[in-house]
Order: sequence, then structure tokens, then C-alpha cells
Amino acid sequence: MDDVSNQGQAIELLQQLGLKEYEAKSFVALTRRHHGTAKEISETSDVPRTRVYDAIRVLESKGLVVTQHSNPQVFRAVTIDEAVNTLQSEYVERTETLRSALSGLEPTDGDDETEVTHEVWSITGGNGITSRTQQLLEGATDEILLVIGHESILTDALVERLQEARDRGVDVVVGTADEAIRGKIQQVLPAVEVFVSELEWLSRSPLPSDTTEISRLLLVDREAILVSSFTESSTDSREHEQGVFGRGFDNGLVAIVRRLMATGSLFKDEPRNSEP
Amino acid sequence: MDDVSNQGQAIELLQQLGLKEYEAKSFVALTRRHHGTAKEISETSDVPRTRVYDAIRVLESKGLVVTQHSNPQVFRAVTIDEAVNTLQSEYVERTETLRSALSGLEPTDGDDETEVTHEVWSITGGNGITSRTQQLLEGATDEILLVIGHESILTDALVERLQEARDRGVDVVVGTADEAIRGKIQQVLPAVEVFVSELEWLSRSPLPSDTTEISRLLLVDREAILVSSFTESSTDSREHEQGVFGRGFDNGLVAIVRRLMATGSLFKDEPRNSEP
DNA sequence: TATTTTGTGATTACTAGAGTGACAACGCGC
DNA sequence: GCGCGTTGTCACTCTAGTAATCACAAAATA
Repeated sequence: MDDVSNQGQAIELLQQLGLKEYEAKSFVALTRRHHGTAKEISETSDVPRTRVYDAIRVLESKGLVVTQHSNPQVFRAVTIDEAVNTLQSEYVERTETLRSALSGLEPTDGDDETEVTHEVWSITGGNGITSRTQQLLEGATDEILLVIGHESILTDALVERLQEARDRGVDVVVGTADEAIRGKIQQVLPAVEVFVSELEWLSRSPLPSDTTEISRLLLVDREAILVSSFTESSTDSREHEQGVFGRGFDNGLVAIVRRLMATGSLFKDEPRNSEP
Repeated sequence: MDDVSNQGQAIELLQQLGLKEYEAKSFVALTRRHHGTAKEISETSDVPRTRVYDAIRVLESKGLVVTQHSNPQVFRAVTIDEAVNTLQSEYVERTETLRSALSGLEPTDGDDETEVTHEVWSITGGNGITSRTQQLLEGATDEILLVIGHESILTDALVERLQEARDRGVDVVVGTADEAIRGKIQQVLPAVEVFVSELEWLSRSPLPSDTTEISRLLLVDREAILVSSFTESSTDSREHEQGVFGRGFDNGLVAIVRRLMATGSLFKDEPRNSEP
């Protein structure tokens, strides 16, 4: 990655972390030249000179810049590690405060939290789906059936959760769409049986116009299901993960997948034909 | 803390973490009632009903909310821990990416980074000052002289840094403004000598109109100095920490404090009169 | 002293987001 | 089937926070 894109990325990240455009640009400029006057910063950052002062003042109050009150004033950026740690601890603090604030909220009345077991919920975005996957894996007590349709979801965290589940006595069965992925998984999870599914539609849709790709298929304790797929977003070309999950033994979606598994067609080597 | 202020705090924190007002309010409402329709969310959050949909969609893409595509649609918030962990990991990831992006920046030319040793830099804001203090403590090789003027700066992290310095053979001398603070410090740092300074102006200014309060005074290896004070901000009533620091044996500010110490007036019990 | 540089403030222009309303599709009670 | 409230989507206005420019006094430099 060349320095130009680094610069753009750094500016964008700083803005996502709460800085304004001028503040981000000024800080990056100062980090590059270590110290400089308002004029110099303006030249290497495209920030109007007269606005550099405001931006620097904000950066100073955040502990990212120090000032030498000479004439002209000279500004200096703190070290990269110091800056990043400052920002990071700021956000860790905020999230922890948030946790306790949310926990202290009083529930509204008329909120009958009856455990409904026939609902199907949809999730969008890889983050949420990954998080929900891990939560389901952590809650498994008897059996985990996971089909990995795309290697991009095979993260360290996922492997760890599977390992943990196995260690506490949960049956772990992993399936894949093709032999290439199977090999990779078997490598990081030697203690787990990894199968290649013979279901054709897992690896590619029978409809030519369908460009979606199965991402994962998870059945936990035969009573909770999560399915997700990558869909080619029409607006921007970024791939977007989308999924559904349901809970409850009598949940329609759960029933379908359970049935699918019971027919013995999900895996070439039927992992459990001793079912009553 | 009552639930009303919790609610307000949660909304504000969520906004600081990048959510828009409607998104934050909708999420807090959903967290309180666990699940609900757009109408219900609107009622408990003061977000216009028609805009709840937009807000939820964003929350969904961030993995904070799941949707049941029934009619009417029902929305559900993920658990508090799941939400907080999602947000936290998002920011940790951003800061780490930022670290590498900043490290990869190419320095501008004409940037003669000659170690100037006679500059005095100013810092504002408790965060930056604390961070700089710790950095100086970590870099100490021979001697640390720290005067604590206000107990609010006596954090666990500070104590830890002092302990570490002592463990690696650095002389650590701590002074305080009055006996009350001295006791507290001696308690958490039993292995360090803690003195009460006899300098009157440390604890209160000789000028009646001066409401500032000395916060800390740090001399590291007799060549780097950091002084900070609390100043009553005139605009808002929040107390604001402000400081200066300088580096270099021949730095004016450093020289003054070194001299001050050498006169033997900084501490009642002169810690080191064997100086050549 | 003339001229450039530096810092502050005011002013304008622009845009993202807050706030409102129109409306078609749908479900529900009758 | 028919009215009527509900639901979801759009399009729109209004506003506040930022970006962007300019005017100018104080200070430095030549």
C-alpha cells in the first residue's frame, strides 16, 4: 500500500473516529512533518491556513497535538502510538459507560417477553451475522451442525468457538461446499469431522441469473438455525452478507433444515443414521 | 443513577460512537422494550414513526438489531453485551488500521528533525497531560521527581508506572502539597519516599484572585519537565487542566525547576544534598 | 518605513440530518 | 364487498453544523 492511499485512509479513519475533516487533515500533515507552523500545515494538508488554528486547538484538547507559543506558533504531533492509544482508550471508556447505562435502563411495561419459538428474524451485514453465529455456538449444549459455503467466514474466532464447544462435549459436525474448502478446514480443525455436502445448490444456484452465494448454514441443538448468503448489491458493487435465523424446535425454518439433514442428503457420509 | 439519566446518557454515548440521533433513540427504545413495531418504537423514543424504518435499517447493518419481516415488521435489539462488544471491536479495528496507516505515511522533505532541547510546549486537557506524564515516566532512566498537587491525578496507571520505574532502578521521589494527600500516596506506594513540600504556593496561590490549582510537577532525569494546573474555565464551569513541558538540560524551564530543587526548599527533608 | 507574515473574527455557502406530510398498499372490522 | 385505520415508502422543507473565503489588525521582517 503506497503512502498516498495511506494518507487518504488515515484521514477517513480519523473522521470516523470523530474528528472533522480539517482536524483529520491537519493531524495527518503534522504527523508527516512532525512539527510545523500553521502555514506549513496548510500547505501540506490543503486546509485553509486560517482554519488550521481552530483545527489544532481541537486536536490539542484531545491530546493529539502540543503547541509552542512562540511567534509564529509551532505545532507538534504526539507519537503515533500515543495518539492511537489516546483515541482507543477514549472509545473503550465510552463503550464501558454505555454498557452500564444500557444495563440501568428501566424496561417499559406491557413488554411481555414470552419466549416465542416460531419467529424468523433477518440480519444484514457480516458483523452482525458473525456475532450471532458465535453467540449460537457458545450456547450449544448437544450438537453443532455447520456448513461453510465460503472460506471468508472461516475466521480464527470461529475456529476457537468450535473448539471450545467440542471440548465441553458438544457434537461438532462441519460441512463444506467443495473439497478445496474442506481441506482448509480439516487442517485447522483436525479433531472435527469435516464433510463435503452433496447438495449441488450449496455451491452454485440452479438459476443462472442468481448470483448469490451461500455463506453459512448453522443448526444448533436441532432447535436454532442460521442461514446467510452473499448478495451482490445492485447500488454499490460491494458484496453484502444477508441472513435469517430462527429458534424453536417447531419453528418452520428449523424444521425444514432438520428434515433436510434427516434425509441423509446433506452429507455424502451421513454423520448420524442411528437417530430413532 | 436513575433510569432517566441513564437513557439520556446512553443516547448521547451512542451518538458519540457514530450513531445519528434517531438511530440512538430507536436503539435505546428497542433495548428497553426488547422488541416492537415501528409505531411502538416511535412512541417510546420520540422518533417520527416514518423515520424509524431508516434508523432501524442502519442499526441492522451494524448488527445491533434484527428484523422479523412480518406485517407489521417487528424489530428486536441484540443483547446489551452483544451490542457493546460489536461497537467496541469495530473501534478497536479502526484504531489498529489507523495505526498502520499513520506508520506508513511518507515524511515530507525539508523536515529537519533536529532534537531541539530548548523549546517549551503547552498541552491542554487532562487526557493529553496524563498520557504525556506516563510517557515521560516510562522513559526515565535515573531519577523521577513528582509533586502531586491534587489527588485526582493519582490514578492506578500512574502508581503502576512509578512502581515499574522503581523496579528498574530509577530513583523515585514523590512530593505532595499537604499531609492529607501524602498519606494516601504513601499508602499505595509504600516503597517510595513521599514528602510534603514546604513551598506554600504549591497548595494555594499568594494572589487571592488566582483560582488555579497546581495539578502536578514532574522532573525526569533532570532534563525533562512537565507542569500542569487546573484552571477554572470562564465559559463553562468545567475544570480544565492545562500544562507545559520542556525537554533538554539547558532548557530554561527545566533549569528553573532544577535550581528550585537544588536550593533544598522543595522538600522539608532534602532528599539529595550529596550533589557535587 | 514598506511589505510580508501571522493570528483572529466575521461572513457566506453548502450539506447532512432533523422534522413533516402525501400517499399507495395492506389488513381488519363490519 | 366496503369503509377505515395501519403500515411502509418517498419526497420534501427546515435547520444546524461545517466547509470555505474574506477582511483586518498586530507582529515580524527587510
